[in-house]
Amino acid sequence: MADTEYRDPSGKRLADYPHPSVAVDTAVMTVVDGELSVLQICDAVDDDWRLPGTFVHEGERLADSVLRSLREKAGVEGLAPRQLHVFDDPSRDSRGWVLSVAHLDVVPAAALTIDPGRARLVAVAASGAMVHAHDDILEYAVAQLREDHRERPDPHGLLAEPFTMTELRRLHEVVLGVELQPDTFRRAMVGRLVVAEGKRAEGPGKPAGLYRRG
Amino acid sequence: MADTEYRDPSGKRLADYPHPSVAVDTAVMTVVDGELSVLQICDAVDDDWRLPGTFVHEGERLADSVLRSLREKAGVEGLAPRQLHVFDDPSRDSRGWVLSVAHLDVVPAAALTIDPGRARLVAVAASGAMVHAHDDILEYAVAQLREDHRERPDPHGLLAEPFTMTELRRLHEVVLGVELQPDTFRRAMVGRLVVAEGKRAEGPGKPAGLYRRG
DNA sequence: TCAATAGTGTCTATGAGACACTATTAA
DNA sequence: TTAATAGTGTCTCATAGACACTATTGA
Repeated sequence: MADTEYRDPSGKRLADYPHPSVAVDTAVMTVVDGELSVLQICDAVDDDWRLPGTFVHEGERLADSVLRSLREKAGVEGLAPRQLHVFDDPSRDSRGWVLSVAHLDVVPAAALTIDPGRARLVAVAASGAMVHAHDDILEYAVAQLREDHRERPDPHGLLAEPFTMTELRRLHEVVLGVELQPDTFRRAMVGRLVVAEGKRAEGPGKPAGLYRRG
Repeated sequence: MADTEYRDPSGKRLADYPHPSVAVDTAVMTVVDGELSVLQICDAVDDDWRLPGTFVHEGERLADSVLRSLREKAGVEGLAPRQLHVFDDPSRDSRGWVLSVAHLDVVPAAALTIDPGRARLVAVAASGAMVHAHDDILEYAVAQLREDHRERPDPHGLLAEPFTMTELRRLHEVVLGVELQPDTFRRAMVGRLVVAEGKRAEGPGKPAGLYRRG
C-alpha cells in the first residue's frame, strides 16, 4: 500500500517527517437505571479512571481502532463509532506528542456486559474528573447525543423494539436532561414511528400502544 | 515535552508503534462576484488542482498547521481554521498511510490576495474533481458553512462593516444557494444586529440603513 | 412626475405548548 | 367503584411566509 518511493518537492520521504502518535478515545454512552451513563476503564498505568482508547494500528481505520480498543480494554462490543473532534494540544498527554481523535459510540445497556474488574458505567451527572482531559470528550459526546435526540426518536436504538411512547419519552428526557410534555412529545414523534402489533400494560391503566423506529 | 521514558503496559515505547502521517487539508471559502468560492492550489507533484494542505510539524497545533499551509502554499493569510472531519481511508492517499484532518477557513474576499501562478478561486458550483477525495472535504465545508448561516447573520464576517440588510441577504442567498424573502429575512436578522450610523444609497431608491454584527 | 429600492402592516397558516377531557385497564 | 396510565380535542400564542402597502431617494 505505502509507496516508499514517494518524495515531496523538497526531496523528503514521508517517513522523514516527525510523526505524531494518533490515538482514539471513545465515550461509550448508554442509558441505564434512568441515567445517562458513560463507560470508564481503570487505567493500568495511572490507576485513574478514563475513557477507553488505544493507539491506531498501521493501516487501520479509526472506527476499527475504536472497536478494537473497546474489545481489548473493556471487553465490550461497540457498534457504530462516530468521530467527534481531534484534540491536538501538544501538552495534553504526558506521554508525548499524541493526537487524540475523540469518538462517540452509543450502545444499548442490554448489549453491554461490564466486567467490574476492568470497567464501570458511571452516570454522566456524577462522573468525576478523568485523565488527559477526557472530560472534554465527554462534553462533546453528550452534546452530540442531545443533538441527535432533539429531532429523531431513539436515533441510536437504545430501546428494545417494540417500545411504548412513554418509554421513548423517558429515554429522551434522560438524554436531554429535561422533562418533556407527554402530549407534545407524542405528536412530534408519532409521525416518525411505525405502529407495532399489540399493547403493553405496566401495572394499572390503559395499555400503551407499541411502536418501532421508522 | 516528550517523555521518552514512557512505556506502555507491554513495554513498548511510544516511538515503537507505527505512526501515520497526519496532514491538514483546508477548504478556504469566500464569496466573490456573488459566488460561493473555494481556494484551490496547483499541486506541484501531480499538476492537479487540490485544496491547500501540509503535513503537521512536530508539536504544532492543527490550526497552526493550517495557517502555515495557507501561507506557504497559497500566500494567503488564514483566519480561524475549524476542524471538520478526519479522513482515514488508508487507500485515500497514494503516498502512504495518511490521516487528513479536514478544515474550513472562511476569509473575506478582500483579505485574499491570490497569486494566479499558485492559486485560484473557483465557484463551488463549477469546481471540478480534485485529487485525494478533496471534493469530500469541500462537501463538509459547504454543509458547515450553510449550517452557520442558517441562524446567525454573516457568522464569519464576510461582509465589510457596516453593511445594508440587502447586502446581508444577498450573502446568505449565495451561501445557502436559495432565494430568501426580503421581509422575512429582515425580521429574522434585525434583532441580531446593531444599527450603525448613516445610510447608503445604491443608485435610485430609498437609502438603506446600515448595520454591524452584534 | 416615474422608477427603483427600503422598509412596515397585517393576514394567514403552521406548529408548540398547555390544559382539560376521554379511554382503558387493575384492583 | 377508584386509581392509574394512555391518548385526544382544542385553545392560545408565537412565528414564518406572503402580499400589499408606505417611505425615500435619483432622474
